[in-house]
Amino acid sequence: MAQHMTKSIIRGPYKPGRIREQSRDLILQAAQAEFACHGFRGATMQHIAESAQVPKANIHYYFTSKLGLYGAVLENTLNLWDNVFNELSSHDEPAYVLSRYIDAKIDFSRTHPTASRLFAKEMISGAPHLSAYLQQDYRQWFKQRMSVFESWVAQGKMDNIDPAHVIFMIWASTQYYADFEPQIIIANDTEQLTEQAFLDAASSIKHIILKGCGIH
Amino acid sequence: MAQHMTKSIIRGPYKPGRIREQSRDLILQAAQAEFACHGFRGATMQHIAESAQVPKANIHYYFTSKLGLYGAVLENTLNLWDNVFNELSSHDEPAYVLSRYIDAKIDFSRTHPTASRLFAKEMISGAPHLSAYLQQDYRQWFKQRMSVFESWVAQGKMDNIDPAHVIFMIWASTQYYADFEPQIIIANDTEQLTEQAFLDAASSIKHIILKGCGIH
DNA sequence: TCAATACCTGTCTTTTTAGTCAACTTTTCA
DNA sequence: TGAAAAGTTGACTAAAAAGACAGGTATTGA
Repeated sequence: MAQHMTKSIIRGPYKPGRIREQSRDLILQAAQAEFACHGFRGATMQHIAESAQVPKANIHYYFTSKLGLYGAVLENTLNLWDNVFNELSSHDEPAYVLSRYIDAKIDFSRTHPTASRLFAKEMISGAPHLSAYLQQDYRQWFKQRMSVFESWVAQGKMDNIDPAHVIFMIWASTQYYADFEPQIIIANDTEQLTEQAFLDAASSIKHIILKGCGIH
Repeated sequence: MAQHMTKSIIRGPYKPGRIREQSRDLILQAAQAEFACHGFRGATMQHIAESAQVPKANIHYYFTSKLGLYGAVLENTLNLWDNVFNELSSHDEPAYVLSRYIDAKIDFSRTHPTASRLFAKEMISGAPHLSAYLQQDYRQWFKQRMSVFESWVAQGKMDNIDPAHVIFMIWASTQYYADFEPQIIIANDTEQLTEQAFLDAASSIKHIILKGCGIH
């Protein structure tokens, strides 16, 4: 009784499934880090369990298998991705749209480096668990952006460059600061990347992309 | 000690160490592909053996352990890297130097995709086996290039941009075509990337980087 | 309070893995 | 040629891995 009251004060009344959500989230977090660092095959359930500070059997209570857990981690991360980038959809000025997009991408690299690394690892492995996503949402998103770029070219708002390469350059450049962190840290002669370092990176990338594409 | 291959440049009679070299190379090749695809932990000696079509015990005859094999693969790949990029050292015209460098990098992505992926995987994992290289050769190379860029800025040959970000952009953009191949293939609506696709990519990257940096 | 349900976990089994080893074949060179 | 060295490999071991499961505890609403 007393225990129940105490918990109510802190967390509000217990709802079935609330513990479920918390535990799942805790495990998903640890799993994301492990998968991002070691890939699907290299990750071990034991390490994930230790990292999340739960018994290994507890993971199997919430997730059917290692593959199931990996799928949940990917799905979780894809949703995160969508939530961050869906807003930047329509605007007429390429300078504004691309600037905001580059800023958002760099900020994502800073605040969600493991998410970025997880996808990078999956891609480098040939994306065996992302074919559905790549064939659906990604393909659609990509085609839409392509047509936006093409309209900018038609309106003389930017140079006549294959939009695909521009998009790849933006992705590559921004994700690099999350995926290749060790390389950047050593080049910068520092212990870790500061927020200012990310802002400087965004600034340089924006300068080169905008000017390089002839966008004013 | 390793001085016995002087006579047998052409097929000739058996010389001690020739079989060794061939077998080692065969295994290293298979190991590079496996490590690039699955990372150090995710790779298995059994898969490497099957891929190289030798018994697993044969690998352990030539390499002390999985870690030893991985080290040999990394070393092998680093040498390849150096051989390809050492030539592009000194020239006064940034347009020429950067153009040739971007071309070489893209060509490396096309001809040695697994080498690129191997390093990407290692970096994303935090580069635990590359600290020596990063602290030595890489650091030195990087500082030299930085000073070249700085002299270009001082001479008014390019915009005043932090050279580090320019180098990162070039690396990121060029390596992307090896590391993120699945994404690019789906965006391009093709089965595989042609040489022309790589040439187009190089062309776009050169346009954006040179113009974006104010290099004429 | 009291079932019913949700949640937790120590222990076990089976499979996979890196690495060993001794017996074997091939190549070399004196 | 023939003995020594180099190369090869099937069969083994020990450790680590994923996953199953039964017997627990905690939380719930009625």
